[in-house]
Formats: sequence, structure tokens, C-alpha cells
Amino acid sequence: MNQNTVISIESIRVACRQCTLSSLCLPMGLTPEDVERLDDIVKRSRPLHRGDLLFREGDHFRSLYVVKTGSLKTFTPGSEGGEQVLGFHLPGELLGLDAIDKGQHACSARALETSAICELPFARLEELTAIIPSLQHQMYRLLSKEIGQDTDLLRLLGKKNAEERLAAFLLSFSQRLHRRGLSATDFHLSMSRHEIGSYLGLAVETVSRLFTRFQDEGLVRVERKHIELLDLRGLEEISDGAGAGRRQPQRRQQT
Amino acid sequence: MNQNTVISIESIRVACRQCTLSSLCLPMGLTPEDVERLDDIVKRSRPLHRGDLLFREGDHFRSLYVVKTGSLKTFTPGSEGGEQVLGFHLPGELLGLDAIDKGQHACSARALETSAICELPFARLEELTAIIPSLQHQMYRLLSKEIGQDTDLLRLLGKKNAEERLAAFLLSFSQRLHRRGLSATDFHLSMSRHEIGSYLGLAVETVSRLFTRFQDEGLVRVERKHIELLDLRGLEEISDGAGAGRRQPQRRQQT
DNA sequence: CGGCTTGTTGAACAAGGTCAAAACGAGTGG
DNA sequence: CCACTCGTTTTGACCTTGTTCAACAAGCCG
Repeated sequence: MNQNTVISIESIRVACRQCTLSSLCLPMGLTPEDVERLDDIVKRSRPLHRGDLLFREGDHFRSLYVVKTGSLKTFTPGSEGGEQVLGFHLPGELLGLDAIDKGQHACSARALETSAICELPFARLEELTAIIPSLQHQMYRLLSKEIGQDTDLLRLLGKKNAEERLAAFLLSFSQRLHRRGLSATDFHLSMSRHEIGSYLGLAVETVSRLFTRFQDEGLVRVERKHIELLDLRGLEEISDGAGAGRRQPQRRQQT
Repeated sequence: MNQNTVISIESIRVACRQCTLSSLCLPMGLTPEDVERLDDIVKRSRPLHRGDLLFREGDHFRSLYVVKTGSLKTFTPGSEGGEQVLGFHLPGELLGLDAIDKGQHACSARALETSAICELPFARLEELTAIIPSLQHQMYRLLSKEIGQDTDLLRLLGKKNAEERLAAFLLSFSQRLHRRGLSATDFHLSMSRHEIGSYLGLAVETVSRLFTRFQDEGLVRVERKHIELLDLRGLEEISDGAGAGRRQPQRRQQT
């Protein structure tokens, strides 16, 4: 912020290329000129502020979006008026993949804090993927990865209890931030307890109590939205279901 | 079964073309020759029998699979040894999309009954999609649709209670069969109660009790694995969370 | 038939939800 | 700077839902 008081077009371009690079290209061998072509179709948009909608359920699908900085949530109206949070999106991650099928967004996306977003017009992207095989492959991988992530979440909601869920949530966050080069053990939760609860299928009160409990057990240090993970190993054990064996290791001889 | 006692290669080919057609091509404008080319890369494999594995978690990813007849489940080892069911796959549906990302299958797939499967070598498919734009688009849509379905399931596991889950499950099954031209109200559940429970995140006993309850309430008729939906409307109301207002329509004035 | 798996039913129990209220933080206006 | 309000978070008490444990019935197959 000190030396870059004047933000040049070039610096934005570089920043944006970095963001599309990491989510779309990092693991694949794209030639520099392919990346250039990809970068050319990226649109920059004004930053979103906390509470702003990026798109709304039912909106005509035109583009995919990459989070450059900040964070967003996706959600749909759940039963009974309240909103059901479907996911959180951190820098480098993609939004809108679920809209390709029906041609309109299946959920809404709202900024949790001031966020910068890149827009990738899908029609242009499709043209590009048709002529750059490795980019096409990369797109398939991205879509497939999204499916894999949803599946992980299904596993979470299907079988895990409250503390396993919260532990898994914290670890997932930690890894995603770490992948971006940020601290894996000390970060800011931009969403409210209510949103965490909605995402994990838990009541706000339960989330709150668990944070307190985790802190009492020395696993984390929480202060409002700032959280510090003190015992990653312990959290992993909990999230893997060690809770069963931890307290009462009896039972299990027949069956 | 009476007039087709001799199954010719041609009839299999037609059947298989129908199956790839419906899942990959139906909604899109592919030319007949495109379909021909697509059909050419499809491999036929021997039918699977109940309990056979189609692929196993960790297997090298080579192909996508289309269910021609029968049904399969996908699953991973859950915590504590038991297996966690991730999905059921009916005729016309695709398996293996989650494996593209990592190049190896993220779950195992097992036949629930005798099933015929078409194999689509992914490398060949990718070559084709690169030269047939509408097929590429179709692939994106398919992947996106899978994401959408997972999201629907997330919504289900995140907020719904036991009876809402089972009602939603039955309706989803009904619609999927109906789309295939089969009866929407009278069908065979090829999976066990245990598998339904695992899929819906419920104990076997709860599933069993709910079937009994639904039957007592005149919503369905169940006899072992055969089920008849008597009141689709009622099931929809339950699955949409009408359960809240159905029994005690009091409360709700403050807030 | 006898041994097996799968499904059903009942009773006790516990995890987490709901309700209610207090504590805290951030912003607002006197 | 302090008092006040609004929204979020925390905490406590209670209750509902679904799980667990255990026994039993029903198919299925040698």
C-alpha cells in the first residue's frame, strides 16, 4: 500500500493473471502465449463491498468468477425463509460452475468483506478451450475437482457429528489459505457464526459452544473473528472421528 | 424378452447408442455423424453382477461409465470401517466424473443388481470434444449438472430432518426413473435399508421406521424392496418441510 | 430344516436443537 | 466522553429427534 499508491493498469493485469494462473493453469503446462490469450479475455470489475451481491439465483449465466482478494459465500433460500449457506470462496477459487448446466445461476453469491473479483466470460472461455487442448483438460479437471469437494462435504454432513464437522471446517480453511501462501494457523473468519452453522448444518448456539470447548481444550484460540489453530494434530484426530475412541474406548467385541 | 431372445450385436449397439444419446446428447444439437463418432469410441463390457465392483477407490482413471441397465452405488470407507454411500446410479446416468481431477477414482462403485455398463475412454472423449464444440459444451453441462445435484444433496443433509430426507429421496428416485420412461410411482429399490440410511445420513432403524410410518399415513405402500408411491403431493409437502406446519401450526409471531 | 443375513420393533439414552436471557462490540447521538 | 441501541455471540435450561442397544421376525440358500 505504501509503494504502490498508484495502481497501474499493468499491476492489476499482473495481479489478475496471477489469480487466473493459480486456479486455472498452475498444475498444467500452458505455454506463456496461451496464458496471455486467457488473460486477455478476463474482465476486471469494480471491487465488491461487504454485503454486495456478485450474482443472484436465477440470473442469466454469462461468466465464471475468480476471487482475487476477499471472500464470498454462496447460498440459496432454505426452507422457512432463512438462507442456507452452500459454500465459502477464498482467493484463487472459482464461482459459478454450477450455472453452466441450466444457463442460469443456481445460487446467489454475496461478498463477506471487500473483495476483488475477475470475470471470465464463459462463451469466450469455451472458444479458447476448444483450441487449447491443455486448457480444455484443465477445465474438466476444475469441474471435476468441484465435484470432489462437494463429495467431501457430503461425507461430512452425512456421518460426522458436530465437533467433527467444525474441526474439519477449520482444517479445510487452514489448508485453503495455506495453499494461497497465507498462514495456516492464524487467520480471520470473515463469516458470522450463523453462516458457519448454516454451512455445517448446525445451530448457531452449537457452533458457539464448540468454539468455546475447543478453546478450553487448548485446540484453538478464538477471539471474535480471529482464530488461531494451536493443535492441528488434535483437530485432525477429532475430524477423523477420533472422538469415538477418545472418551470411552470400551465396546466393540461382537459384530 | 420374448421376441428378442437372440440379442444381436446390432441391437446392443442401438441400445448403447440410445444410452449415450440420452445422457450425453439428448438436449443438444449434435449431428447424426457426430453421434456416430461418439458411438464409435464406446466400449461394451460384460455385464456386472450384484456385488461386482466397476472400479475401486484409487484405481487409475481411464474411462467414464454410463449405466445402461441395472443400478450401482458409489461409496468410500467412512470412519470406523463401515462404508459411506455417496450416490446411486440409475440407467442413463454417468459415473466417474469425480476422478478426472486427480487421475484416479475418488470412490468405489459396486453393482446393486445385474447391470450393463458402457465404457467411454476419457482420452478419446477429450479428443472428440476438442473437435465437436457442441459436444464440448455438453460435457461442461454434464459436469456442471453433477455439481448441481451434489448441491441439492447438500441442501438435503444440511437442514432437513429424517422424514424430509426420506421423502426427498423417494421423489428424486421417482423423477429419475420417470425421466427414463419407467413408472414414477411403482418401482424396485435395489439397495438395502442400510445403504439408504448411509446415503441419507440416518441409522437403518430410522429408515425402517419411516417406511412403516409413511405406509401407515397412506403415503406409500412398501413391501420389502418393492415400493409404490400413493401420494406424491403429500411426499412433496413433507420433503419441502411442511412437517413443521403440519402438526403444530402454533408459534411464530415474534421474530 | 437350520444357519445366515436383512429388516422390524421397542425402550432407554444422548446429541444437538430450541427458547430465553444476558454479555459484548460497534456505531450513534447527545 | 458517556449513554443508548442494535446486532451478534455466548451461556444456561429444557426438550425433541434420532441413535443405540437388544430382541425378534422374515426371507434366503445351502
